[in-house]
Amino acid sequence: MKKLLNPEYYLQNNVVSIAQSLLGKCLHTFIDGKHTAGIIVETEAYRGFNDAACHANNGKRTPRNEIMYGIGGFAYVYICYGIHPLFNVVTNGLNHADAVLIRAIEPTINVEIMQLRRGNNTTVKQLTAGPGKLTQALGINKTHNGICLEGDKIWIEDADVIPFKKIITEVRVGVNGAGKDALKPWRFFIKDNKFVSKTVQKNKSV
DNA sequence: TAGGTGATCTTG
DNA sequence: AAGATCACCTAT
Repeated sequence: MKKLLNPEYYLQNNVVSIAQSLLGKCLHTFIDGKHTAGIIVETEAYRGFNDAACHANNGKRTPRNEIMYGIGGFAYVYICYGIHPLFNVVTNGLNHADAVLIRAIEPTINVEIMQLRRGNNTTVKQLTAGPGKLTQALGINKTHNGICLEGDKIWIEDADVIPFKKIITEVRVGVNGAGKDALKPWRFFIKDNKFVSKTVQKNKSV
């Protein structure tokens, strides 16, 4: 049976652990009268304290990131580079501004609708392999900022935890301005899954 | 690999 | 009021 993630799940005080355990869960939207969904295959954790890559680092508070200071279980959607809406899951309790960026999904339900939203311009492999791509495919935009993930527009269904051995851990993408925090290994994706946004070559063998 | 892109935040 | 700064994408 399909089952939503519990509200308590989002309130855990460990955003890094949540970012890992979200892998394998199914992200659904019902937007513009259309149901689409995909399995979460890549995430990144952003923490409100001691993480220079986080919009809300050490109490930094602006109109944009306000929703991160609320309780977990809500969507933080913001516009990146002027054009791309990025979708984050707010976690932790009130005034703990943590969030998980969803970076890639494996499309499952109504793939052809997602193709259409993306302009029929990509292969299925590239359809949702990136944080800006998956929001476009799922119909998520900035009007969805702050909505509840237990609602009927965007929700996440539970699924078996991905075994530890099938999870790859790396540094986060695109956070070079974050100084030493750019080295935090807080990007997680499912090993050998072809829908992740990019695979870093590790041919640096001695 | 390089360049477009415009909302958001700072005055670098 | 304007310039710097980006949790990216697409095409060469």
